[in-house]
Amino acid sequence: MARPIEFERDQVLEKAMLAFWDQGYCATSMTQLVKATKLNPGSIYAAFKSKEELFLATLDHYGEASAEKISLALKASDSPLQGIRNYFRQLAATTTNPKAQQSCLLVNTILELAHRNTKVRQRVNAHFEVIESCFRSALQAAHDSGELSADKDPTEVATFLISSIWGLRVLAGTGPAPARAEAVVSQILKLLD
Amino acid sequence: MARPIEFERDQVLEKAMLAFWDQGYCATSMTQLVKATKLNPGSIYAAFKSKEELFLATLDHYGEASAEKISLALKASDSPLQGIRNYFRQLAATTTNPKAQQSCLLVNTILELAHRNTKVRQRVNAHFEVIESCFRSALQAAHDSGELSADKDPTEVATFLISSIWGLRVLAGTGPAPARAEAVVSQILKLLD
DNA sequence: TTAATTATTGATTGATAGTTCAATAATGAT
DNA sequence: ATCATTATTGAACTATCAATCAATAATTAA
Repeated sequence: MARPIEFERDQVLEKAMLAFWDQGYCATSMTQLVKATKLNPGSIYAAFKSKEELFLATLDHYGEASAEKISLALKASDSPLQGIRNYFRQLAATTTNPKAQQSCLLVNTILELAHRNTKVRQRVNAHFEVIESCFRSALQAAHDSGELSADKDPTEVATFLISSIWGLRVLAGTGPAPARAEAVVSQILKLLD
Repeated sequence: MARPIEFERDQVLEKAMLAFWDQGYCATSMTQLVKATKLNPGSIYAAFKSKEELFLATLDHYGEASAEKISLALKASDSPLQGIRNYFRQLAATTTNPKAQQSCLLVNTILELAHRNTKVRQRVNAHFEVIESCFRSALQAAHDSGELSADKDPTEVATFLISSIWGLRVLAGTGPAPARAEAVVSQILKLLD
């Protein structure tokens, strides 16, 4: 009974997300978003209401994909702890690869906007909580099976691990030599023994 | 032989720094900088050439003050390792204090601009290197005296520590409960034993 | 006192920001 | 085939951006 929407929401969100990821919220103009998404201003505003709402939608798009990747990566190994070790070793490689898209949109966003924008902070925190819970579950399983020593608290270690990931994301921003990321990860992993 | 400058450079840099720290480079307008510094646009441009050059100057202002604070804090304790422990315990408190200015201008800047701006990245990295070297020196001293066990590499641990600080800065941005910062710091400090 | 030099002032500039809107196009229901 | 409804188009709007500049003020040298 009305004209149907022509674009695919997920494809548009992916394009907008890449622009925000590359440049940050503030530095990404509507003109650039129009180019990136190949929508006209009017269509963007009809679909997403404002630049901020579009940004929030891209945060969800990114956060959901992120959590899924991590969840899969953690389950891909023989044991929970091995899954975590492999994830961090892979992260060390990504951190020092100049070709890889750097840092993490959620981390960038926390530091750019969370201080002034409650809605953004809550949204990002929700995604962080999902990711942290992936690690917490893996650590709890390792704890139950005896793979993780009984004197380590899965909740505390999970918080430490996500904070360590954030540190590595900042390290990525500095453009580090591979040895630096490897040094950091090898220290982090010592705490799992 | 010419009219003297009326403002004090350090005071202006401090005001501009607070504005950039609070809002980020991109979100801080010249209008806001004019208000904050109480200079007129013409005076700012005469003294600093551009918004970007002013920003670079504030990075130096911040970085030098930061390094000095850390250097003093590390030397304020009975032993190098105790200095580091005290620094991190204090950082955990700051991290969860909503009144304290959050995160760190250098970390914010790496994630906002380093990817696109080589000059900014190099400047921030130079300040990070000074800070990291403070920790490296303390760790080396602890290593030499036997306070830090011989099998730990001061250089690697120093890199881990600054990366951990960055992680805590991001944690600060999430507005965490005190227990979360304490959990992270207690894990970090285990690696010094 | 005058001349030379540099700092300050604040209105103004052209460019670009985010957003809106009237005109047009495409669909399903009747 | 017509109508009601919604999507698309892209020019246009206001506000604000970073930056400039001619006029004025304050200093020292001569």
